[in-house]
Amino acid sequence: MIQITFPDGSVRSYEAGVTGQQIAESISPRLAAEVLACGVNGETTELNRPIEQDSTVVLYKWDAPEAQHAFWHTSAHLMAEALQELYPGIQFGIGPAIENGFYYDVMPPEGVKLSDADFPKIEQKMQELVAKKEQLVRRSISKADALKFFGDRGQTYKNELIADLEDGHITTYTQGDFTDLCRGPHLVSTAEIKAVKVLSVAAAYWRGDEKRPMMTRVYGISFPKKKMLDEYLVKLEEAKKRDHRKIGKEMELFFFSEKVGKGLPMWLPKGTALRLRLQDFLRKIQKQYGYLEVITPHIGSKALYVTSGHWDHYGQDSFRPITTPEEGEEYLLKPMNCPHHCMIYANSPRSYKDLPLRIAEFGTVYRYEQSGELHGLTRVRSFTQDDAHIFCRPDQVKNEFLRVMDIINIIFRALDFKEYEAQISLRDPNNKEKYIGSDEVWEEAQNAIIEACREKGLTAHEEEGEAAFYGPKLDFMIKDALGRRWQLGTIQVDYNLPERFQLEYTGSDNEKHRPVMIHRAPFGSMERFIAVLIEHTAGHFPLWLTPDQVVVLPISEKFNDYAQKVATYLNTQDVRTIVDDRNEKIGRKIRDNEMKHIPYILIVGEKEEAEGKVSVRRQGQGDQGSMTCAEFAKKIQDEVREMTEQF
RNA sequence: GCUGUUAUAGCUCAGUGGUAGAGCACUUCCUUGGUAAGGAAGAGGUCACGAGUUCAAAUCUCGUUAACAGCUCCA
Repeated sequence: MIQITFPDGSVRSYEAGVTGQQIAESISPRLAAEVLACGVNGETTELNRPIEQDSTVVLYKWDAPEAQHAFWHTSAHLMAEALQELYPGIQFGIGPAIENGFYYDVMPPEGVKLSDADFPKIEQKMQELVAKKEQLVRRSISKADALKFFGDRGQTYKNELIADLEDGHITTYTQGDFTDLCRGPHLVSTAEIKAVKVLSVAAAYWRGDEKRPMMTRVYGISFPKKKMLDEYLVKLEEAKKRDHRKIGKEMELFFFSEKVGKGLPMWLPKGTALRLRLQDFLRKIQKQYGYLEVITPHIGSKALYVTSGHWDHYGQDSFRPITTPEEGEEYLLKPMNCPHHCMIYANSPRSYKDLPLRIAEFGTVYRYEQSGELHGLTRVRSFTQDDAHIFCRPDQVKNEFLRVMDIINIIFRALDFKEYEAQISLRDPNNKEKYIGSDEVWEEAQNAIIEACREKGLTAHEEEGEAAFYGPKLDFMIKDALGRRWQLGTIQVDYNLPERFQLEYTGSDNEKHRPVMIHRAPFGSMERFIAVLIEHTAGHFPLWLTPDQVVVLPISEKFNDYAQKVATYLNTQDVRTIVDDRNEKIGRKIRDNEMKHIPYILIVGEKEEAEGKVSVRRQGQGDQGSMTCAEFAKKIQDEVREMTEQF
């Protein structure tokens, strides 16, 4: 007998060799039906793997990420099996589960090209295979046998993978006629996969290397229930409607012009108003937090960037220098604000008493992003960072870090960003020579970040090797409507630039010391931040951010006086009103593009005037019923307060 | 940058070699004052750009540009 410990701490005895499935059956028939995978001593495995020793066991149902991972991984194998039957001779690369679904990289046989038109065929074949209820059989296999097995089947990519694996740790999974090199874990049987959809094909370099062959990546998603697939597809459609590129066009916030140049956004009046309000919001906070705002030129001499080191690193792959009538004179569009800010620091002698010195600027920068990388407002070639550089003593790093985290927290709270991820990027401990600075300062800086996160109760995952060469950093990521991750806020500790620019301050010991520099941008860039903000709010911004917040709409000019009274009343609450005095087309007016993204429309007429109320329509949420002006004012005040309470 | 897809009216899109189209939006008029109403008339296009094939090209071919998806990048 062995002892099995469950997550709640309870312990049960089972025969040695019991499987996860049997354990589930012993608990309840329903659990047995729903369980998809199990975790044994922290490792996810198949439900039919015998457990021989005392263990802690977790049973995973669909809602567990572990179960979804196994489910989609098995679905990837299923799709591969289908592709193998449909296209004999097809070669397989890798086929993992991803955040939403799975993909398989394949090399179709000569002359075959996969396209949307093939998806139904593939889906149908997968369903046929599911109907066979094939079991996935796990086998350990020696390296030599594996090479022979896959070699015989012409799977050269698989063999390349095997070549990198350690003998004795190679396993395969087989269902039906399909065998794949795989570590698992998997479902016990493909029969669980009740609904599949092949979503798209795209090209991907073999092993992510642009010098290697281009493979066809087939994306798909699957679910244990048909209904779940339908819901997912609806959700995907909804997400597309929130795309900031679509809403930005509809609301006339910004646009791109082929003639101006790609990746160069043009901000229209409404978008500019929105952006300025965000900037003012941050300005107020920064004032409280002791930042000093500066303005620096959009270009700087090449020598500046030679000193900063950016010329060596990126000069050749970026916008080329601007020349002048003067022989040999060269300027660069600024790709970042740091060097300019370093020069501001160096402009006068600094004492330890002056530190920390916090230099802030809404600085527009220009970066030559690869053309294929440009994406709406989230990746552009000209953007404005809400940048600041804090020059401080080494012992002030942690405290300054905490203060920046406060600012980011205020912003995220005010804008209702709840689902962000934080990542601490550390240096690769096995590759220290890639980084600038001594072991001590790195240790100190990394620990300062980790401690600061702990102190703030921020759960951040640590990534080794992700640090910038000049220092560790903390990044905040938010997902867009389609689940793509974008880095917004960032805080970076830098030992490199103060060194290169020979920055110093006089310490209490009357000696010269080198300050530490902290780069930080809570929004990241105005462009990217607004893009994500649009997708999170679907264009229904918090009232304090939008210039056109409330429209009072009398249904005829008979009610103009009353509408004006309402407008005047609400004006005292600092909301702008528009009174429509045209005796026509009320319905049209409301669905007018101009009104489409105005959060509140107040309709007033006979009934409302008699009762002293307004009929409130919340854009995107429909009729809110009628209420008095005071009630409405309170409603929007509450909304505004909720957004800004932290500030 | 790579692979693929796409480019037709302000927007969304149809149009497989023979006179440039629809819905919405726009203008004028009629009808209707109540939460995306109906009718009539009208205006609006170098079919992204440049070459080629053809009696004839929005349509076929090539090139360029831009956008989209993914990859690779991201100071």
